[in-house]
Amino acid sequence: MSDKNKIYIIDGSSYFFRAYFAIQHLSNSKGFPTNAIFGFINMLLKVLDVEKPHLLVIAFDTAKPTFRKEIYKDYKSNREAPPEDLIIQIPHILRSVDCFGIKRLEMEGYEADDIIGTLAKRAEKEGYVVEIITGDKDLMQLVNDKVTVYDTMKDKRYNPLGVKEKFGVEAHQVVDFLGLMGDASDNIPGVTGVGQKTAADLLIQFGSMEGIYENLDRIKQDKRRETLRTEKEIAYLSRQLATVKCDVPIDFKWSECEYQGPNMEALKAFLEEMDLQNLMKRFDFKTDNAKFKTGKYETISSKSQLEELITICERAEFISVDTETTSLTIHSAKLVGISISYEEGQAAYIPVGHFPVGAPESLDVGQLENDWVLERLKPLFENPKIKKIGQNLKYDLQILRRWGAELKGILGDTLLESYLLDPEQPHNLDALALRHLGHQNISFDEVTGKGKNQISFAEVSIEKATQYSGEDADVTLRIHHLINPMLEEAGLSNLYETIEIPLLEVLADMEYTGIKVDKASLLKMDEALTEDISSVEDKIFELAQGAFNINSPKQLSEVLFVKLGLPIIRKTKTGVSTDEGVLQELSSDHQICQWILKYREFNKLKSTYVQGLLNQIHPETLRVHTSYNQTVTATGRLSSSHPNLQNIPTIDDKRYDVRAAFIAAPGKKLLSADYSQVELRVLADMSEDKELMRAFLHDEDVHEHTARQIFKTQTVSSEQRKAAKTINFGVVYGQTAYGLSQTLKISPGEAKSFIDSYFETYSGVKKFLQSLIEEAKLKGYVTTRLGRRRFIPEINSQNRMRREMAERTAINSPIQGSAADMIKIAMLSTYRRLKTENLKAQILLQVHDELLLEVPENEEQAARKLLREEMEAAMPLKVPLKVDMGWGSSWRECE
DNA sequence: TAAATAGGCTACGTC
DNA sequence: GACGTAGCCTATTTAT
Repeated sequence: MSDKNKIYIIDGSSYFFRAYFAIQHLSNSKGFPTNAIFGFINMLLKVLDVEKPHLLVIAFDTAKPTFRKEIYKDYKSNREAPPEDLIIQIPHILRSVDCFGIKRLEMEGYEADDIIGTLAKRAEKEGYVVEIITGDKDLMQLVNDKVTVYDTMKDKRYNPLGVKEKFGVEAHQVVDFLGLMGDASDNIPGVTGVGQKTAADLLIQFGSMEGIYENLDRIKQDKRRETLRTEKEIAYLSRQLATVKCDVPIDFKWSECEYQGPNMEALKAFLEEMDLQNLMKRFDFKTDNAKFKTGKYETISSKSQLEELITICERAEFISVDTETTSLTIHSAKLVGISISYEEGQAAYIPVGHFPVGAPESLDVGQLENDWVLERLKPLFENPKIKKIGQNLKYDLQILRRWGAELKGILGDTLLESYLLDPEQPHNLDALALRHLGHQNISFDEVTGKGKNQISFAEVSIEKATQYSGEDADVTLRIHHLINPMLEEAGLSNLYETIEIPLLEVLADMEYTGIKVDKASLLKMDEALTEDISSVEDKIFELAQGAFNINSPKQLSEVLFVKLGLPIIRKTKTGVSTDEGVLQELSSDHQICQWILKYREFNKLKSTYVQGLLNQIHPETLRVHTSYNQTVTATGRLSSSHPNLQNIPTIDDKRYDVRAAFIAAPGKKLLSADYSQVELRVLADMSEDKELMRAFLHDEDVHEHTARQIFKTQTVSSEQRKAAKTINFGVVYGQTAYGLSQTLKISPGEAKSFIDSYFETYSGVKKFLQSLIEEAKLKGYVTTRLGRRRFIPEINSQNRMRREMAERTAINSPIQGSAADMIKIAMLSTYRRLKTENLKAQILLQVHDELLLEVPENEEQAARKLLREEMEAAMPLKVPLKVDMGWGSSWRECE
């Protein structure tokens, strides 16, 4: 038990709000949201474990309006009502407080802040010390010698000095400060043009609001002085609103808030009811685990230290590795340092590339020589028996490869672990530390600064870098210990160990190799496009009788709908829609529409693809190195960025065929292979629909088959086939009748009858899709063929739009995700066979259902055979898998 | 007060 | 249905 004279007062409302927004998409097996409850209890546990309070009380707002609303009708009127899924958690949050046996206070007509203020003042008078636990800056006004504020989320404490440091004013000036600057979130107006900086300056100079108004004439800036004068009433009103009331009539004795510990039975029942597995477990270990013990991080600056570190690593069960560099672009990054953790709370940082600020030619003292470190660490990194974990090892692997060491023996990656547990949560290390350890990591910005004063990591001092990097390695190790076992429980271990982890190395290779791009032909396209765009532009300005920025939807709609008086088809959130569909509808009214569409097409091509691609050609490798993100999609697909090579346009205009610019290196050719209608085949497999299976088993044209069935005809017109194709796709996407009517340009009624007739034909599909929705409702999530999960929290939403969206998601995710599982397996087996068969062919790109390989010309036959075999055998389905292949000097020639 | 940065929005490319 | 990027626009922060 800590200080008996210290009273802890928690600002409950502030915390559940923050918990709600900090943690997303957490819901239990019944689909009931638990994110705010979980976050709130985590905060409570942190306070209980770290502070061990003797006297503890927690205050909440009530839903009723307070006296502030009476003084100022607009108070908090800009606030949206709390989200529905937060509101339903509040009663449970209050219940959790009771289970913990913590005294709870709330009072109609007052905010939690006022209760806290009243208690704090009373406690102070009676000789207690007070710690207010809140994330709300308003309560800083209560800080003095006896009263401090503690923000557990940021892990910061504020005494009078801390307040001054944060705001630039003394604690007793905080109300004047808040009054002057106002508060956007509470709709407290404040004085116009006065922000944090100005408010602080004024108060430093004049002491208080009264001081300012007694000395108005001494303010030199005319504008500021006059606003202050005219807005005097507003200033005082704002201060009144921001002032915490310290005389709430509350009947309460300190003895009531002696903390005795939780009512274990009630708490256990509560956690069970809420299905908070994580907390149940944590609670059992609370004395060991819940508290984050600050780690000890050591800088390796001598040879003997490094030798000792290596010996420790060789004996460790596994080690956590993290590299620090100067860039996120692999081929431009220089290694700055490596941190290794071999045990929770311990880490070593080996600096090799630190230099003084602004002096990249020299090196900081206290660093071992780079080549020697490499020579010593290389055997460690390359020994597959010494197991490694990390956070996003795909990156470190490439960095170390460029440095001269191959990372072998990859055992785990917390990024991938977190992704599999719940793909839609944030997975960056800082978020994981907060979520799983309740610990706020040192942020990168804190170390390097931000904006234009940001320095390179190489310029960070070795001491700071040791703390930062050591923490990252340590925290990664701790998170791995905590969440790796959860994979097993969720039945995700197999997917994790046999697919995602080994795939990381394949992706690293693909990124590292990159693809050759024909710079000269892109430059030619750029020139031609510039000319084309300019002539289209002329035409548009002529028709519009004046120049404007065609790229501005705002200016464009002004021209279209005001100047030219065209009818408004659709509105967007902020204005009038001018998208492709709208312009097409309007094209019969005015010929400018065609030109604008042409302009958009050319401009997109030029800025996003031609120039975008040119900008990404690496000056040294002369190739384009995309990043494959393994943890961003909700379904299990990969995504590609910097640049995105998964949305390169397919040919329409030969002059502007960007795919023709993707070429093979001399002596090599490109080999492409894509699955034919994977998603429909996956659907056939999962639904076991007889009709759909038959189409594939007989190797029929599935779109034609569908057309024959739903239009009840033997001969299918090209329009009918096209419509059937759209419907086939629509089904996979869970598309609505409305959506289908839009893409097919038919009435919603017709679309509805198409869909009905589709499901009549494929009744097994209908049944299957319905079962997916049921599964989501029952379990709160849906799964792919390999057990990859996606939570569907809104499947039971009261809001129809959200619920229907959730239903479409529940349909699409297992289909899209299973196809993603499949191609990942194909990538792995292809990669392995290329290695074992000693072929030089390399996988370069993956575009969801397509793989693109760069193959020495003499390996063509071997590569074709191997690739087809591995792709077709990746996942045995109840229907055959079909792969189409292409071979050529450019990506286009492969089509 | 101007310049830089951040975030939202629209539009559009792919599978 | 699943993504990423470019460009515009507005709000906010920071530098001067």
